Amino acid sequence: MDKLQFQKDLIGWFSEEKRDLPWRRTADPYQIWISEIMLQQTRVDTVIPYYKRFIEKFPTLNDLAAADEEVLLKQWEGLGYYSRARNLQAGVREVAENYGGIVPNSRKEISALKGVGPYTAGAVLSIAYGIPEHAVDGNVMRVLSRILLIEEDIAKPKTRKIFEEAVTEIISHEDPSSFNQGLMELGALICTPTSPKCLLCPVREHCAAFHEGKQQDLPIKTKAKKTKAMQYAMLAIRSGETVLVEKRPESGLLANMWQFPMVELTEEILPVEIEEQLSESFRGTVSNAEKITSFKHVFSHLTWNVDGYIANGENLIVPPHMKWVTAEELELLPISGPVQKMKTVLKQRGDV
DNA sequence: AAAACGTGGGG
DNA sequence: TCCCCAAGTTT
Repeated sequence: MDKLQFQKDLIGWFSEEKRDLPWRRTADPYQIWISEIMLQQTRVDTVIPYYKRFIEKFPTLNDLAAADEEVLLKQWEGLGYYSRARNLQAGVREVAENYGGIVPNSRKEISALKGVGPYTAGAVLSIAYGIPEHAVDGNVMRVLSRILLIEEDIAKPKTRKIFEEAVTEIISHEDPSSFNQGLMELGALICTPTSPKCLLCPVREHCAAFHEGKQQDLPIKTKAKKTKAMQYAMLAIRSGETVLVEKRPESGLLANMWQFPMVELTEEILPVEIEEQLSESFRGTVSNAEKITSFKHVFSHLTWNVDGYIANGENLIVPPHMKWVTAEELELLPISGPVQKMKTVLKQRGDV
């Protein structure tokens, strides 16, 4: 293909048609970094309000470095993949301590930061610093699989390398930022997963798949297997004006997020035995358990089927990862989707 | 290499 | 309802 003409057509289209997004109004490497982390596996429309609030709350790298993790997670609440937030803060703190607050501008250094993988490294380097580094995400693999007629399975980890080498070969050294963003913008607006808008495509003359009518057959991507289901009882245990909450472990699913105490429902633990089970584990009395809701929550790799209960707690000895909170204190704790569902029911009923 | 890791929108 | 997806990284 005509590399220079491709660059010109892509960048020309991008400069005319690019969306006006909040992170495109800044040149601050820190703020661009924030946007790239938030955009991982997450839609632009979802990210926009989070990004705006986040930048208001933590305008500079040092603001985020100094933030309390619980406050940070509260800002991230609802965005998902919460380890992104904690890794981001760890990375920001590394920059504050080891680089004088200046985001490093080499792939080797920036890739060593927590939460910064090959895509994010290239994105920040090219967009914030104008360095011609590849930034290969799902969009780029889809777009280039069509343009270059690459039939490798993009679901395979090793395939990404092929696309990184392709980008390295064709990237504009004059405007690497617009080139990389142009590929992604093209994937988002024109070269979409289903029914690509080839007649509106600024680079269709360069597209091998379009010439062969194969754009609908690319990219090749094997599909994931289905998720497994778990059953839980979620309990809002009340005492006076407070309710019992627990902090999840510092690793794994929903790490460090708060929730109402949960019990996995197995064959052995039937719902009727929950009061007894809890009373014993707390060495106190959990009574009057009443099921008030039932819902399903689907994660990326598993499903929770939750029965929500209210109950009374008396003389409970609670472990260190639990605490009693008022309604006001509850509002400050970062909680996940399923806990949010329970909390909404409780508020509707006037229980909290 | 494969699985873990959230959420909400759209076909 | 179900499935796929959306600017990936970590283990």
